[in-house]
Formats: sequence, C-alpha cells, structure tokens
Amino acid sequence: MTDTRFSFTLQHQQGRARAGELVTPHGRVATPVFMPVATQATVKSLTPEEVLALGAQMVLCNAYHLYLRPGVEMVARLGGLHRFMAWPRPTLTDSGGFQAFSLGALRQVDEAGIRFRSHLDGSLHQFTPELATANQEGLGADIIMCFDQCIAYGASKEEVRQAMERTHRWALACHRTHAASPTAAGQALFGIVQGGAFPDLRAESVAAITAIPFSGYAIGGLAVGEDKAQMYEITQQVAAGLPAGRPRYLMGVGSPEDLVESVAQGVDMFDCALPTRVARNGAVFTRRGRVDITARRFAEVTGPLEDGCDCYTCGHFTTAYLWHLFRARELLALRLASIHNLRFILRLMAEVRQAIIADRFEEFRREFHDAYRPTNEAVRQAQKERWLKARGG
RNA sequence: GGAGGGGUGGGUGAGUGGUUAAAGCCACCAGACUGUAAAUCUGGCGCUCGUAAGGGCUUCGUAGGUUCGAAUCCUACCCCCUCCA
Repeated sequence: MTDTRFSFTLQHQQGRARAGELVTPHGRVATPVFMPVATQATVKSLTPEEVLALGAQMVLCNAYHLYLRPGVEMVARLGGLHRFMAWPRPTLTDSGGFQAFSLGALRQVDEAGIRFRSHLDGSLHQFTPELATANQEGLGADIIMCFDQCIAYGASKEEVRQAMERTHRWALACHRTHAASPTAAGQALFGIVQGGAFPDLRAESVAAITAIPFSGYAIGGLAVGEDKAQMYEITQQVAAGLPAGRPRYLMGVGSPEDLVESVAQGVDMFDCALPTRVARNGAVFTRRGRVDITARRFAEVTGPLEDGCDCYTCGHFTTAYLWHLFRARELLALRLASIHNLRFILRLMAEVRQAIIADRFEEFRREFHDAYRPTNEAVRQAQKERWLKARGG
C-alpha cells in the first residue's frame, strides 16, 4: 500500500504539542485540526459554504449511517462523497465501529464482525473489517478508518482485552483489504488504538497497531465515560507511543478544554459531535466557559453571545434574539448556535496552532484554562477540591 | 330582568367525598450531552425542619355548614362568561 497522494509533515513542535500539515487528494490541512462531524454527509443545519467560512478544513462522515441510508452504492453512483455532499475539501469517514458502542442493544459483536439491527427499519446487517473497509472505499473519503470495537467505560478488563485483541485482528484485515484495493492509492487508512482505561492494555495496543504501516494512528475508546484525568493520562501515554512522523487522531474529542489538553499531549486531529449537538440544545461556548443561553436571564441581553467573537451569529444578532429563537423553537436558533460553536472551536484550534508555531503554546494553554469554566459537574468538583487543598495545605 | 356556565397551585387545565400537596402541558430552575438512533434526555418546581429517611404547616373565589374525612356535598356572599329580553 502506498499513499502516493497522502502525506503528513511535522512543521513545528513545542513540548509535545505539534503543528503540521496533511496533504490529501482534496487539499492541504493545517494541524492541529478539528473536523466538524457530518455523520449523514451534512454538518447538521449548515451548508458546506457556511462550514467552510467557519474555517473548517475537513469534515468527518459516518460510513455506517451512509451505508444504511442512502447506501454506499448510491453515493458512489452520485459521484462519491465529496460531490454528493458538495464538500470539495478533505473528508474522513468513520468505519461504524463506534456504533458498536453507541447503538447499545441494537448490536451484537462476535469475531467475524458486528451485527447491527438498523435503527431505521430493524433490518439486520453485519459489518466485517472487509465490508467496513470496502464501504469506506466506496464512499471515497480521503482518510478512512479501521473497523474497531469501541467499548464502554466500566467493562471488565477481560472484556476490554477481548475487544482490543479483536480490534488488532480486524486492523490487520482492514489493512490487507485496503492494500489490495484499486482505490488504495487515493485513500489513507488509519489504525486505531484501543485498550480502555488500562495503561498496560493501551501499551499492548500501541505496539500491535503501530506494527502495521498505517498512514496515521488514532486513539479510540476515549471520552466514553472515564473521568478527564484518566482520559488525559491515556492520551498522553498513547500519543507518546505513536510514531512522530504520522498524524495522531484522537477520536470523538472534544470539548474546548479537552482539545487544548490533548494538543498538549501531541494529538494532531480531532472530531466531535459535541459543539454542534450542544448548540442545538441551547448551549454555547465562550472563552469563559459553556453557557446555556435558554435561561431566562438572557432574555434581554443586548450584546452578542460573546464579545470579540468574529462569527456570523455574534456579528449580527443579540443574545436576546438567540434566546427568543430557542424559546420559540425556531430553526434558525439551531443554525446560529451551531455557527457560533463551530467557529469558537475552529478559531480556538487556529490559535492553538499559531501559539505552537510561535513557541507560546504553554502560555496560551494556561491562559485558556484560567478563563475557561466547563459546566461539567465533575470538573467543577475537581476544581473545588483542588482549590480547597491548595487553600488548606 | 330571565336562562345557563364557571371561579383549582406563576399560566393553562384535569380532578366531582378518602389512595390529592392536587394529573398533563407551558413557564421557570438545575444537570447531562465528546468517532451524532439526539432541534434530545434527566431532575426540581406551596412554605418549612432534616445530610437523608422522613416530619410539620398552609392551599383549590370568600365565609359558614354537613361529614370520621371536602377542591369535591349544602348555604350565603363576591366575581367572571354565554345566550335571551
């Protein structure tokens, strides 16, 4: 397998934080990069032009969802993923392995693959590493992912081990399948490290996955219920074990604070449904933290969601108007909040990159955390404990 | 003037003798959401004591009454609505 049209160049490094560039058949991508999630070949509520204007360089689509509807063949007949969704820039597809985690009772895992009960019509489908790879080749994304088994936090070590070892076997199968494919030259295949929150399993997984010559390496199975301290530790450990010359992708992360922290551990790529989902539920990111703007106290706030934000929403509308749109359940509320949140994240990433290149990432990181207050109860609790400890000791 | 209907917790609106501090919805408050089965979900929402379990107090227009027991039955009064003159 040779990715003649895919490459990654490390441009600058400060501590573990890296700035680099991906080259793909559909263009270049400056890293660290956040990929907005376009599960069903659309970033929910936004047009590709809008997504592009927000500063997005690349989006993630989901092969499982597109396989069920409209179907891989259909997308291929309609010109492939890029043309189908009118997104001319780089794309990445997830294999459907995550749905082994998220679909709950609708799926069953065995050695051959994962059997899914379609959430659309109840029909039964089996995904194997071979099929998952072929599906992604059919869709035609620039980067495709190995079919892995993502497992919930709280599973026993033995269960995590089994899922991990299966993921390793499937990784080999995916690599073999892709290498034999005529489309291989145009697509980069990434491997995925699993192993839950167990450092020894993670070490094993890093060894097994990096033994296969993938174009990039992903950290999977995080942000599935473990606490943030664990997540950061595992991220640091795994990132440190991945080859420096290949892009590192932390799947499914994240929140603003997670992005900053993970870049600090040497991660180059991210995707996350959080910014857009949370936006549709009325929560908005600001430099001071996440805010639920549907609360009554925002009814008459005449300023923008955030002073100094350069997004379309903040440039045109008051917080009071957004509040009204959410209360009235107007569709524009979803769009305007999504625009703001994605712009917030994408701008954050651009600033992170600039800071790394200018060798002032650590200052940036500190300033960010000083100002940013996640609403997450656990984090707040941890902050409180740290404060009490610092005060008492 | 005549006939009829109705007044329930912030709003709307169920409830017509006990299991009712009183459904549902809205509003309000809080929380969750991380490779999207999500424009979703969860909890709270009379006052008060308690960390909790649980306890106390006050509520269904107003005032009386019947009853072991009343938002529910009776009487009077106040107010609102509809139709007919």
